[in-house]
Amino acid sequence: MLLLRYKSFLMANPTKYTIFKTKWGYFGLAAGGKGLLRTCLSCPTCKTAECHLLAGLHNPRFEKNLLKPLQDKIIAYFEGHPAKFATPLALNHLPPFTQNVLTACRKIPFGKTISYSQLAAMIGKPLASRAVGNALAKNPIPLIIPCHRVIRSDGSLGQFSACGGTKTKKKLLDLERKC
DNA sequence: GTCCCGTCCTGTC
DNA sequence: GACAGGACGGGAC
Repeated sequence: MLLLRYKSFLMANPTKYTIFKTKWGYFGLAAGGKGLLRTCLSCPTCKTAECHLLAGLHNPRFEKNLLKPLQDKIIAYFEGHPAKFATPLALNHLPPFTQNVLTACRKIPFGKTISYSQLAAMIGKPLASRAVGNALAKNPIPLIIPCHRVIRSDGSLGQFSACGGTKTKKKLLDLERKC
């Protein structure tokens, strides 16, 4: 069902993408008609980033200067400069609960962390921490939606589904704390 | 520190 | 519609 919704969304919104180099490796951005669709975080090679980014996308077209201001912000971010990513996102293909979770997650300030239960409370479902974790696991736009700022209530990191796993999550948090 | 159960959403059949 | 699984929380031991 969800896959069908996602496929029809992609068919209706032909995508453009770009891969660029940052201090942490190659970063990929894919955008559809209504905004940013997907990101791929600090991959070791350009090819890996491309594979992760383009899986399942309909007829993607490479565009070197796609969302250039955002590219510059991301490069600066990995060099240790605080950044706020205000780019419009295309989340319509996701279930409403997931959209709520990801939208609330965007409000977490740079360098701050909150727990899964606090994020659950922000969307009015204080007991849905586990469901919040599920929603974050489906985050197609890591970094821009800062799901790395959501940790467990006992202070441990929890999981991270983007490229690099919990190591990347820890590195991102360390980077933001140093800024 | 570990176990267990409650909670709640999603995906699959 | 039912059921199982999951990036969790919190109490009991």
